[in-house]
Amino acid sequence: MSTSPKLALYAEFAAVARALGHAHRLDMLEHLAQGECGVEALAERVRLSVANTSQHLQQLRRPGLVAARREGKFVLYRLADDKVLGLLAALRDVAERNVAEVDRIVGGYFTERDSLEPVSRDDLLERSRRGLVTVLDVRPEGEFAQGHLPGAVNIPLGQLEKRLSEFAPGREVVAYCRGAYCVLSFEAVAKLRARGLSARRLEDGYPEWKASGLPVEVGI
Amino acid sequence: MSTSPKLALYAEFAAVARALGHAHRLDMLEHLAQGECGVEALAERVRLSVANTSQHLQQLRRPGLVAARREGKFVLYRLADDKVLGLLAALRDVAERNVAEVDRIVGGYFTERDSLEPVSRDDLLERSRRGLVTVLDVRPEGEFAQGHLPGAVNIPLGQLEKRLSEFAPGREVVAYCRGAYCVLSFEAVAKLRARGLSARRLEDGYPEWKASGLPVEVGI
DNA sequence: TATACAATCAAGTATTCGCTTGAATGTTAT
DNA sequence: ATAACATTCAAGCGAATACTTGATTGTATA
Repeated sequence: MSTSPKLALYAEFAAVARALGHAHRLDMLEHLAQGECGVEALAERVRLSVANTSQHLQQLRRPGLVAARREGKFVLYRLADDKVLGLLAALRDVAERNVAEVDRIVGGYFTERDSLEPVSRDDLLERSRRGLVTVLDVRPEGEFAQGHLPGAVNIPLGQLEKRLSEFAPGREVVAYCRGAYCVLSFEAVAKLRARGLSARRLEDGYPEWKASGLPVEVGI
Repeated sequence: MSTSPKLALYAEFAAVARALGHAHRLDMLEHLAQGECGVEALAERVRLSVANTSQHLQQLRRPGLVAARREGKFVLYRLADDKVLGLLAALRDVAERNVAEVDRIVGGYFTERDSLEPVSRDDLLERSRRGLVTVLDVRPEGEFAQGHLPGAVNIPLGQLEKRLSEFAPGREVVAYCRGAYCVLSFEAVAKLRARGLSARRLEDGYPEWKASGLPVEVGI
């Protein structure tokens, strides 16, 4: 081996890191964390061309971040491992604390952070079991069907306005979506609050809930 | 904002990941995890030119992985945060499990993994407190002085051969160095075993020991 | 003030990356 | 078989990266 063994190993580690080094690929991982998904469907969700999506997927696949299986004429991709979620969480953790730019962006766009203080997973589980809150899943129907929080109601963000009557006036709503930086639940909470409802976000999304070993429901 | 807010955030996260996307930078982080260090000293340790090292350091600094302070005419760099160690651990975790190439390299070079089964931190702490093992730090003197395990003996790898007489024959030795993939402790254990001594490695290195809140000693 | 030294900057080159376009594989349905 | 469709491959172009070399900035000492 021409180069030192440690550097050869580190080159492999670096290849994993480089695969995470692009906003579109992080976006794709967020979507894949909801459940497996074909190339074309994923391309539509992340708004990239199919060929481009396919190439990004292969960059994620080579270092083992995602895995694929063939189902008929579709190739379904998924996260390779729950450890990948851990890696993404660690990345977010460092980036959140250290990157001044992130604060600026978060402060500017995801407004009213104080009044939107998120609900923790344990907190939600507790209050949901006692029937005190409505758990609202604002992801698209397909992602909901692949897995969701127990007892959650699925109202994709686009339908929320029309279906506001389904919410009991006094009852608190906790909304969640794909993850901590998925905009869906932010917007859902904003809409609900604008109508006078008491609404908050879950601290992060479905993938983290599932990865932490809490119960989930599939289907419906 | 022309691009979506989520993608803008993810672009920041990706910048952190990209900074980890080079073997030399991972190597530099491993060295900085031992304690703060000037540019020229670091350049010598990682065997890069000073200018190149400086440029890599700035790529680590921009996304907040390392921080710097001026001390006289030296600029001392350090890890920005203990969270950075967590991120590196998560990266290693994913790469170890998923990258076939790593297994091949590890299997080929870091031989006899079974017989070199590493010692856990808690295990070592327990047995070290009861005086049952010799704790051996094989890092260079300077790194040892910046912090080491309590009661550890510092014998840099290069001096190990000459100082074998210092080890009591029947007593087990636990060697550690910079981290899980630092070659120093592997080679130390191999040398000790070749002389008939009972020796094993600590599961990872000094930075992880310190980060997990266990006691450390400084100086000497 | 002048000199030495640590660190950074700037320019140049070879390589790699991100994306598009159009062709090639491979699988299912007719 | 042939057609339709999902996915991947291949070529090409502009942008970014890694490294070297030589000049520049900034701090401490003579």
